[in-house]
Amino acid sequence: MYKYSEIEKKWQRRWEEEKIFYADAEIETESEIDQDQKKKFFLTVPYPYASGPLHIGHGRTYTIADIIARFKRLQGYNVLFPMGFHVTGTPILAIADGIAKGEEEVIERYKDYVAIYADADADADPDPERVEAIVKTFDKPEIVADFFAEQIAADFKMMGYSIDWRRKFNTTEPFYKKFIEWQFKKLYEIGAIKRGKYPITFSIEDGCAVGEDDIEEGDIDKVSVVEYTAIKFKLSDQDQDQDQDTSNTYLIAATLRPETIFGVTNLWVNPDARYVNVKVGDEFWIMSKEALEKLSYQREDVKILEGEGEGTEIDGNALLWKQVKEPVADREIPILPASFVDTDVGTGLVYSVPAHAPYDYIGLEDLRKRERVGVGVVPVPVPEPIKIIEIEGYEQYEFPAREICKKMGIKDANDARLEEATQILYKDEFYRGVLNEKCKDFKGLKIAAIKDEVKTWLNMAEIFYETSRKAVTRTGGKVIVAVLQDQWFIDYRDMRWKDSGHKLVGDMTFYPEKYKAYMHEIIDWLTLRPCARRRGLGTQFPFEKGWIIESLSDSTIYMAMYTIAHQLRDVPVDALEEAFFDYIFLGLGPGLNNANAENVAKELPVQISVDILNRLRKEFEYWYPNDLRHTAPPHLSNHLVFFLMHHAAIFPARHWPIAITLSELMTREGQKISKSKGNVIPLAHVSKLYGVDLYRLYCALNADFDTLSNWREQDIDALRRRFNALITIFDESIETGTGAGAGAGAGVEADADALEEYEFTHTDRWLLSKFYRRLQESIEWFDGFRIREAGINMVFNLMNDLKYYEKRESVERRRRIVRNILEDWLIILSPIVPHICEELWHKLKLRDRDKDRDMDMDQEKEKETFISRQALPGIKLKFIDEKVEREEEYLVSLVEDVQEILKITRITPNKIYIYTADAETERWKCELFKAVREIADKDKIKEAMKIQKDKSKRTETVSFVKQLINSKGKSRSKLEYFELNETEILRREKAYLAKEFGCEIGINEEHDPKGKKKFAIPLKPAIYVG
RNA sequence: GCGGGGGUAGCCGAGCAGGACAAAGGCGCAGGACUUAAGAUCCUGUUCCGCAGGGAUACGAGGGUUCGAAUCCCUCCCCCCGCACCA
Repeated sequence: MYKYSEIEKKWQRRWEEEKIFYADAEIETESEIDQDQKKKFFLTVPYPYASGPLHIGHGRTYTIADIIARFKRLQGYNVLFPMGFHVTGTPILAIADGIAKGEEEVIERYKDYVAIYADADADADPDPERVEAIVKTFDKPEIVADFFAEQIAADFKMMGYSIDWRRKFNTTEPFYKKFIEWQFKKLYEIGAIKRGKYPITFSIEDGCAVGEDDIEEGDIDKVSVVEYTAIKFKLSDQDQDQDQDTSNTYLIAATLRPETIFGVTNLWVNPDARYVNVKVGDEFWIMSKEALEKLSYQREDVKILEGEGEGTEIDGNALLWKQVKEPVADREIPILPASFVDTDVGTGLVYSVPAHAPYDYIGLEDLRKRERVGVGVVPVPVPEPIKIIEIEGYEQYEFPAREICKKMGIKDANDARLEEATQILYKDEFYRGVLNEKCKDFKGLKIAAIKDEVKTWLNMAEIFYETSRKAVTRTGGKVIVAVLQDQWFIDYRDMRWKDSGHKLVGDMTFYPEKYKAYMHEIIDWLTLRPCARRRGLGTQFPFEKGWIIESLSDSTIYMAMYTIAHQLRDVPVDALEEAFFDYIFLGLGPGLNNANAENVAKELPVQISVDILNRLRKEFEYWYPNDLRHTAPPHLSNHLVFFLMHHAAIFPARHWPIAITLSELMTREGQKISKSKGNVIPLAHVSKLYGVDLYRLYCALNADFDTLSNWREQDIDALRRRFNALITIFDESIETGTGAGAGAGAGVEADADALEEYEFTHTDRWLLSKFYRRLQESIEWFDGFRIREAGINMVFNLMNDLKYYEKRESVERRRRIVRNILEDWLIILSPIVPHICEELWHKLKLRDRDKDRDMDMDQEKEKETFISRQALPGIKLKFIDEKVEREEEYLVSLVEDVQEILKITRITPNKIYIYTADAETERWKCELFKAVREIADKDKIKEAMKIQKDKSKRTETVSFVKQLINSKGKSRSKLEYFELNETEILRREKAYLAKEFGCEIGINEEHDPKGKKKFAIPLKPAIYVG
């Protein structure tokens, strides 16, 4: 067998030496009439983030892209498949920081990562000292990024990807930053860049925004921002502090259900907690200490009152029994104690709606109990619930909250099911409840419909942000919601922008198609997107110092950079001003009507040649637009929509992207592939563990694009066996008994020369027909990105055809017939398994050369022909022969029928008699069959009787037609009739049938002891086993 | 909650512009060949019934449309994914 890793390395080296995948714009020939100019195909995949090694799951995306790139090359396109590296953002910075600070966890993780590469080439264990030395250098983010970018590039080469590496760049290189600045200026010009307030999850300890990755368990249980409505309850006059001029002191209660304000009966305060009085604007607000801390990150006008005289801290007890005014009708309501009030949720003050909130209802019941039993004194009357929502299914008790508590048997505030009851009731009320006459203008309306309106209507209300759950950072710092006062956004709300986004999407191809509709929805849903951060690697935000452009916003139109990146390195960075990119990418000059390179060159601060400008402009014009972007569905609602929208905003329609394909992620043995699961197989190990071609084949065949691919070891093994069998088939047709190589081909005497046309038997023609039909189908599928179907067709199905062929003919003849199709077969498989195909291709060419040693001298050159440079095989249409295939199917179905009879009757046959419908006595059936096949089932019998002139055959005719009708598509004959000379076929195949069943075969003989003959129908002969 | 995608044999998974579907391919399992043996490989079988190529049940549950439904429509149950500032 082949040593795959040697083959891989050999051809990767040769491809590189021969610059096979360098894609150059064909612009020199522009002025000439060049018939040979190829169509271009510009394919991109999102560049990997260079913070660590890639694994087999990532590899699926890139592998599929490479298969497409190689296929397009076979189709004759000038294919550009470039790659860069993503470096901007916070993760790499965090890694470097962690390593600089000596965080064990990070260091260990990176030692493991580095070891993967230190290990990749050698079998020996990686040298731990070397690994450690490398990780030590990782305290600088650039080093981390450079290291992994380099390693990933090496991985990609190892995977045989046909990338033009000259164009590689990373997102922190100076020329890239210049490009990003330009992009933002373009967005600014159209008014897409805005600034304003924005709530965000935030760590007090770290003093910065935190995302999913920074929060403890953030990936499992997401933390989101929740908007509470903070309602102000004015302390009633007699309770106002007389010592200070604070006639405007309010207790602030935050709620998620502002519409329930109409049913408020009291406030709840936790008597054991500490509250504070704080000046907000011109008012004094009372809330919990925790709430104050949060609020101070949300508003700028919060002033903490200092000095004891002002009594900033208030004991919860001190608030008890006082009266406040609710904001709707100025009713006075009491402040009551409740232990369930958590001061770290909301404002630590809760307004009570006992008719509709189970907690509140139970809270009041508790107080009532205390009053009755005389435990503690309740100095104010316990209020009665006020019902404000009518809701079906809650008529048994007066108040819905009471009803659900009764039904669930909840009796006191310690019952854990209170939370559940709250959820159920809330859901029911939200969707089905109707507000009643107590709700003024909102009477008769559903809550779901007016919730937001209530907030506005309650102009007394403020907004208070809270996290959706209590959360801490991975280092234990408290996570709250902060409101950034001056956040920069990209504002996608402009309807004209969205319209062009929709138009762009409408004209694009999506595969799988379902994502197109989804993309339209995403565009509708887009609003504001923060586009700058305070920290991280990246490009300085051009409109304000101290901000870095957020890393998804800097990766939206960068495909344009690939078209010129390799040449841009010769241009001084200082020249890359706005005018420069305006000209290259948009063809714009510094003023109106002077869009030519001379004028642009004059504008630039550094002298660069007009030729270069012209050349770059042409390069870009040649390659753009991006013909295909291939990635995974998780990118749809972020990167891809920005990619599309930014193209819509910046480029003219002729440069908008053409197509997007998406392939799902990969799991391993049904599990998500992740570091924490410990089931990661690095891409760097694929060659060693499986072989690159096998991996690629698996990526191609295992799942459709829209299906999660599951990396299962047992499936890999199965595929490996098939793959090896396939290679053996190839080999046996190349090896000629010299013993070279290995496999079953060794030592075989027969020369596997292609069959000449004059030698073709029916079976040969059948196989060729099958092959070229499959080839035709597969090319079509391939072209529609249905790689899996194409692959299965050209591997599994063809192998089955050959197996059958071998049974009908012989192993020796199979070797020869494969030689007839071998080149075409290798070519169509080469996008998927390029290394082995390249190897066999050269072997084949070498053999041919040896055989025709004295042919012309170009044979030496011929040897250098790469399969990677071939064109798609022409379909030899003349070999596609429906009649030949139908004959074979006819035979197969006959054999199956006989086998079934033998199986059931368990007869060992002496002789098998076959009676066809085209035999003399039954021929009328064929005529009748043809006559009635177009007629509706229910009219068939009537029609048949009209045709049947021979009265003696009436019964037989009826049963024959019934048979046709009942066969329900099982026998092909019902759907279509294909005229075959059955007798002739059977005479020809008599020997084969005799061999197959080990007995004599009689065809349309007189002998018919059981009267079977009359059961023959066209294409389904009658059978008698004697 | 909103939006999207699913539920097919012991398992993974095709099929889903209605008709060659008892259901591709693979895994597993059973039997056989080869082998001293194991492994690998290769054949055969893998819903039930049937001594003549046939029949009966099946594609989450229930209903409907149709000559005919895994495929179309409705209801219900269950599962998965996204909901952003994060690469």
